[in-house]
Amino acid sequence: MGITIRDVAEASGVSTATVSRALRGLPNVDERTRARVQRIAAELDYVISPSASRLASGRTGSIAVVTPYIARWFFSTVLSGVEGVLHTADMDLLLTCIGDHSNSRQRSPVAPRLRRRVDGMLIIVVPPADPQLQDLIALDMPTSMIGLTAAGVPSVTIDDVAAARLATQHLINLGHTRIGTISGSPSQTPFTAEFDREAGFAQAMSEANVQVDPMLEAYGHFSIEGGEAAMTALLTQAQPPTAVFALSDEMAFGALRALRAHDLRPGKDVSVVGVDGHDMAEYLGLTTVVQPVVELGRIAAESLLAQMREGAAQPESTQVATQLVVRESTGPVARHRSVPSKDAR
Amino acid sequence: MGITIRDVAEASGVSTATVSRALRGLPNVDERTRARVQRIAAELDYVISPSASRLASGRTGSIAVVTPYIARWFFSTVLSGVEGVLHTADMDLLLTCIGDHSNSRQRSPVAPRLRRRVDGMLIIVVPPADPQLQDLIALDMPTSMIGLTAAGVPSVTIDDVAAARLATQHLINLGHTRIGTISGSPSQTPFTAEFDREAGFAQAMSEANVQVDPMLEAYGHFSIEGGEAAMTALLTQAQPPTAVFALSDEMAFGALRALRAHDLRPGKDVSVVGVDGHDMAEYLGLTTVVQPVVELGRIAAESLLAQMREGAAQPESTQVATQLVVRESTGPVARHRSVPSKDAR
DNA sequence: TGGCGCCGAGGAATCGGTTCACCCAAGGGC
DNA sequence: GCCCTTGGGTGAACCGATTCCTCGGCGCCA
Repeated sequence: MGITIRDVAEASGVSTATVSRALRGLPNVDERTRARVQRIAAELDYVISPSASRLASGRTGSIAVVTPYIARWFFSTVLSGVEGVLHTADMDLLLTCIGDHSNSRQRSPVAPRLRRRVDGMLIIVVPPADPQLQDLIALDMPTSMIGLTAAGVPSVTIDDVAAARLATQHLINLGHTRIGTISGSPSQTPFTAEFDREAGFAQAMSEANVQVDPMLEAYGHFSIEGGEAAMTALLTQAQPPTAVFALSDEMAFGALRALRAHDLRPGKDVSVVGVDGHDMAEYLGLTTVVQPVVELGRIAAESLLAQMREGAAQPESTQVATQLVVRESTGPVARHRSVPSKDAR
Repeated sequence: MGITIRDVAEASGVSTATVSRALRGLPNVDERTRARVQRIAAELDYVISPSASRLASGRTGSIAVVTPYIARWFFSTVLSGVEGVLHTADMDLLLTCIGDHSNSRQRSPVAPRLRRRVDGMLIIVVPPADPQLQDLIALDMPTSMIGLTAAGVPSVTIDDVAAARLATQHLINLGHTRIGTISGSPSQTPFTAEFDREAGFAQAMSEANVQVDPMLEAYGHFSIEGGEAAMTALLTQAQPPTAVFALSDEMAFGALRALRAHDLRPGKDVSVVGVDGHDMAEYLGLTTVVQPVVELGRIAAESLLAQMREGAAQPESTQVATQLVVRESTGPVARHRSVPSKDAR
């Protein structure tokens, strides 16, 4: 039913080989011939059959994006950066969700689904301990990772250590000495980002000769509710912190909410700083270390395409810069210890 | 280099036709033969070539998702519902962003990119006036739409009129009579949802014999900043509203922020209700009409698959129920007119 | 003037499944 | 005992490009 390359060839009086070359801009075609073929193809409303083209050429013209979450802010924002690049490169974007630990058992594993189906893949912050990650890498196709690293695989990340130092130093500069942290989870399959951000915090503290109080470590599981619970726990300490470094903005949001619930003013009674540059951070007045998330996706996609073009290019990894954005949630350490001033409101 | 169906056929001593049928679960294969073929295919680590299969069968096994935005909450949430269904159905999900009005010119139009490439398509709230929408529908393939309707195309939506009535009646029940609205944009390519929500508001108002004051209509362009500006405009009226119906949660967020900036307490001095059930609504204490967004995507995907299975099935459209969730942002009309009480804080 | 290289182009062999038409043997109905 | 059906299975013709090899002709250089 569809118009094939043969129809175009007959209509323009050349062979299919020439049509193929003409339409794809390959050399060895007379420009007049090319123009004629293009015109006739357009007139016939000819659309190439991707399946046939893929079968014959061995290239699929598609890239898989593998991610544990789709709806979460960070992931969908990265994805939008990726999509932009792949769209202009005329590549198909195959979206596959690897599933987090809660639902991954019902889901069929993604690696087998990708074989022979895509030319390359982009992996967004899958936890390094996820067994599926090894299977993906074992596919041994052009790959680029975002927000995680693995030996021999090019990646684009932020310098999480530096980001955490930036946030911590900001608090220290404001005069805080009792600084708490809200990190992800005690030990359960941490992302590399989590590990690095904790390290950055520790570095900044020790460099400034500020004591790290193990009582001021809480865990928020990278969610708003978790952050809220963690902050609440910190506030019930005998010696509560005057400032808190949350390893993600979402946990920082929860912390802000806990403060409000205790009638404490962010940036006055207790300072809170996050990392991410979440959309809502500005809205909530959260001081945070902003990472260029769309850019992350864009760069990774570009790098993947370059890798595929140049064949076995050197696996180059990129680190992009972050930036501290100061808002109302941080301020100088309060004169009097953070005792809830019930009359303040 | 790869194992082909021929290798499997030889190794198991049957024809490729039998291998094909055996592996795909088709009838006319002895169960013992089938088991043997399956075992040998697994041993050889045989993976079917999608391109060849597609070329031969004419089916692509993939579905395109067309959306104007990827990173926005509503869209990514719908997408996650869609992905779940397609993943279990073993369908490839091709993500294509149609681009909003700002960047669509640089982007190549999506309809031609989809021809011969997918078996069906899911369209997420593209504005009905978008010229690309017509091209997509003209592709004339199995389609299911989410959050928008078109003649002859099955869709899944919420009853936007009912949702708006729910929100409005809630405000009226609380005793409010000066009720403002924050809608999208005066006239620029409105979504059907926008139109319907406005209609629902008008209906509820007239049924309750509450006067609609044209001075209390503001426009927030479906963004937080827009909502904030709109609310600010409403507050500067000679007779500001005591309650506001925002057509989306994001605009309601902006409204809440504007209230705080004016030292007004949401739910006390001015009530705000939204529509959507955004993730952050609970966090911000926003009363809203919740729509089951993940479910929307799930249902649309299921319906598309059913449509493709049963061939030319009746184009059935679904409407899913919404639910009012009351939180702190709405309350009974204040005794005294909403004069900012500067000493309140 | 002969030979060499290059350009434009065609022929045909793939690529790896799917599926249609056909075939054979065994079982069942009469 | 014969014919018909049915289940299991084969052979080969597709599906619609890509690409390698070949080939004629022309211009250029020696």
